[in-house]
Order: sequence, then C-alpha cells, then structure tokens
Amino acid sequence: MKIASWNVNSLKVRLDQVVAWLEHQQPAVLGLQETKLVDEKFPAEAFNEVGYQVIFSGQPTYNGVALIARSELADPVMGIPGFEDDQKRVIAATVDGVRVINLYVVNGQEVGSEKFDYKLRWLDAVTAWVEDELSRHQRLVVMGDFNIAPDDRDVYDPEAWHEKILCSTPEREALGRMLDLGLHDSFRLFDQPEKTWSWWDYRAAMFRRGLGLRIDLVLCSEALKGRCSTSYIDKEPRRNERPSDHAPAVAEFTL
DNA sequence: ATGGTCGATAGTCGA
Repeated sequence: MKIASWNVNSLKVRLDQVVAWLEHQQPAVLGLQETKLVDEKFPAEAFNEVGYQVIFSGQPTYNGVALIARSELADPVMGIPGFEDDQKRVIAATVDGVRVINLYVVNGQEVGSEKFDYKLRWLDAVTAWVEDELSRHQRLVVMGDFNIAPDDRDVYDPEAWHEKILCSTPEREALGRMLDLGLHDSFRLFDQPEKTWSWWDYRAAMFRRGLGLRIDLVLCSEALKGRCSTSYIDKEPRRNERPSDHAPAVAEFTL
C-alpha cells in the first residue's frame, strides 16, 4: 500500500501534474495540501476519470486539503474535532483498514509571532486528537506538510536556520510530543541519502542549488512500523515546468 | 543588501 503526501501550492495550477503523477505512481492514497480551492471548484471529476475517489475541505485563497484514494474513503473527518478553526488544514479517512490523517500544519511565519503561537496551539490540539484516533485505530498514518524539519539532518544549513521558523526547539518538541504517542517518521526507518529535502524555496534558485528542508512527513503507528517497506521523497515533480515548491513524500506498507 | 519568487488576487498577503 503506497501512501503519499504532496503540498501542491494551488491544485488549479498543478492539476495536470497531480493527475500525471497519480497515473505514473499509482498510490493507494494521496494527501494534498494547499489546494487553495473552494469545495465548489474542486476538480473531483478529473480524479474520478483516472480511477480515484476524493474527499476535500477547502476555502478561498488559502490552505485547503484533500484525500485521493483508489478504495473507499470511510469515516471522513474534516478539521480537528472540538478545535474551533476557520482554516482548512485537516482531513482524515479510513482506507483499506488504515486510518489516514492528512495535515497542513500552520507555517508560523516567525518564531515568537502571533502565527507562531497559533502553530503551537494548533499542534497541541491536533496531537490530542491523534491520540484519540490512535486509541481506535492500530493501523494509522499521519502525513502532510508539517512545516517542521525534525532535526538538523533535515536542513541544508542548520546554523543559518538555528531556532528559526520550521526548525525551532518549541516546534520540534511539539512534533516530538506527537511522535511520543507511538508514531514513527517512516523516512528515518531506513538508511537515507544525506541532504534529502522535500521543500525548496522558490526564491534564490534553491532547488537548482540543492538547498532545501525536509518538512513533508509520513508518520506511521507502531502496528505499521514493521510493515513499512520503503519511504522516500520523490524529487521528480520538483523538476516540472511550473512546479510546486514541495515534492511528494511517499511510504509503502505491506498489508 | 532582511532581498530573491510564486499563487491568489487586484494592492497586498502568505509561504
């Protein structure tokens, strides 16, 4: 079972790329972030035509998440239950017995800002809900654009990014509290090439220069850990014309 | 050099 996460930075612009990637990679589930589409404009038909079902939760201009799957998307949840939030950042469903939670984590802009405080509150709320979901689902994946580089191996220049947004201790500790529920960063279950990134800033030709961060993650529960056969970043779509600034994070499980 | 570039949207904001 191949499961992938991709921040597409506008599904309107990236639709053809996403459909082409689906047809080529044939994942069981793909979670999208930053669709930037209201639900009325979600291109469900384009996915149905290539054999995928969809659920989505969008808003004008910002944020927006979706789950795309070959099989039924059962028991869907949009948003964090009990956490009042206008921003559409969370969507979950059960696919072939695996609970899949897709997150677009708050960016936070700058350490110490109001948006940073919101990021930490949001992470605490989502972690409490993931704990609840774990009590009901042994086989669980939490994936998405986490907007957190787990450690310095995931940063092209750790000194320049020291205690900066995406890398600060409070953010990493918040991610750590989620991992402490019994989740594993699937990427680190395997030997990996050094300097593997999932996001390269559009500015300053960062992709061409090989400078990025790994902030897109697929976490898996204890019951899935031993069934995870591979985990990687598919850098290819970042080479496309008019690419997203993120590449898909992919994990495969033997079920 | 606190910039650089995208996307949504129509002067900026968010990333």
